[in-house]
Amino acid sequence: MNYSTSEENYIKSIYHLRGDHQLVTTNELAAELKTRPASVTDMLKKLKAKKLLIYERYQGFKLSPEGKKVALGIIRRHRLWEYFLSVKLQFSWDEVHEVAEELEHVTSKKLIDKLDEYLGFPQYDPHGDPIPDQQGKIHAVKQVVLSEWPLMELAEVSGVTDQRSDMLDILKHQNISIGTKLEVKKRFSFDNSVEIKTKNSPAFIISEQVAKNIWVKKPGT
Amino acid sequence: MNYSTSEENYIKSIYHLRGDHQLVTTNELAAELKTRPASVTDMLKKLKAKKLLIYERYQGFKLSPEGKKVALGIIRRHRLWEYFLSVKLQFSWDEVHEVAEELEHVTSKKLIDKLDEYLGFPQYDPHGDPIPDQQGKIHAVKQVVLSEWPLMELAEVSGVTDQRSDMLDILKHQNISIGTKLEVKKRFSFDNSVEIKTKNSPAFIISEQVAKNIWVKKPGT
DNA sequence: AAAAATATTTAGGTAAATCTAAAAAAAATA
DNA sequence: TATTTTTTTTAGATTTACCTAAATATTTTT
Ligand SMILES: [Mn+2]
Ligand SMILES: [Mn+2]
Ligand SMILES: [Mn+2]
Ligand SMILES: [Mn+2]
Repeated sequence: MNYSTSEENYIKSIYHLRGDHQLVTTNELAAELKTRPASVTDMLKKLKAKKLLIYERYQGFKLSPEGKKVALGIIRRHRLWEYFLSVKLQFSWDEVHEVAEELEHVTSKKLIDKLDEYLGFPQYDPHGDPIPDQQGKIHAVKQVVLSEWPLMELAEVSGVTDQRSDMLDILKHQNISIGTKLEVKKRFSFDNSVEIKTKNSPAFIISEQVAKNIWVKKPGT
Repeated sequence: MNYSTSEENYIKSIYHLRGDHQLVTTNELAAELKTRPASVTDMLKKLKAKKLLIYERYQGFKLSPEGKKVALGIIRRHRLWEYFLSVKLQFSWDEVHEVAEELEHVTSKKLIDKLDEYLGFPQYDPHGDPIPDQQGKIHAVKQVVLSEWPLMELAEVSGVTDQRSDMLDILKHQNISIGTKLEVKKRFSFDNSVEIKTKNSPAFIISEQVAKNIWVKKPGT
């Protein structure tokens, strides 16, 4: 019922590599964890003995249902702390992960559920990744800022970070709102502005600042 | 510059036993840490090698100046987290310590200084123990709730937890304010009410609820 | 289907933090 | 002061999480 920091890091990495569907390989996990394949094999045996892993030697491995539950618990803690650091302590987007990597291993259930409540049950961490609930269920779907969405792939607008009126002004002017489907036609490296095309209007350009404030996701998800 | 959880727990316990003044004994520290004397001796050698400890075998030991600095850093983290748990997450008085025991080992300086700022630079943890500042300096002095102050020992009122007007009403009525010196004459086990005596007034009784809301300290400190 | 290349596991070791049992030093007592 | 008791240290194991080097299994290439 209680796992070491090291065990938790292995479980989390396995989940991040393949969820609980396909098989993961020893070398792959060793690379992910910056450790050696022999060390991975050692840990695989231990996690299998604890029934967190489905594993036969030389055959690859994946999380058991129990292992997946544990993984989602760790991810819940990680992402709640990232949200806390970002929203309450004003950490920037790229500083939160490292600290959350440590905080996630403090396992008090009460701590995490109270933190969740205190934060207002946030749906997404600062990188747009969904936060699992108490039961480990993920309701939302990963979202990405428009400035990082790949070219020529249909996206659906799912949120806006900065909701001050001058930001919403721009969106209104360009007829963008939650649910709008669009494609990024071109990204200009000079100023990182992007050319956007929606269904019923000619293509237009928005600045990087604006593109960074718009969350998008795969349509329909 | 970076110490393991185990090393940190040893350092903190040494500080709690004797500050950095008198010598601590091996058995004493083993009892405090619920470990064996042999394990303590092993760790003493390691901490001495790291110059955190002044120690000659069979002679007892105490923290070096560097060791004291490290101890105060850990205590700062511990007490700030206790304050956070109590004030922000609504943990009760007696639940905070156990969780803080884990959180204290997350050592990001930025995390702790931002947390301190976010909390409004609190002076005391939920048990009345003073919180060291960024430099490890302790400005305040330990305070205790009046309901736990020993009988017949002079106390000075240093604060009030619940500051709603009906509470302040009582204090005004009994002529108690910050700085008032008083003694607890008797504690009635039936309802934990306490008989109080101040300088220029006859003794009077206050309820446990009120006594729990009044912080006191050694006069003059 | 061999041979070669690659991936994985096993064998054997190390460092940290713990333990028990035995030895040695210090303190208390007779 | 000699003996006994208590405290502390040393010696030698154990567990966890790593490692390197060698062995073995699997996959790819010829
Ligand atoms: Mn992260
Ligand atoms: Mn981690
Ligand atoms: Mn505490
Ligand atoms: Mn601790």
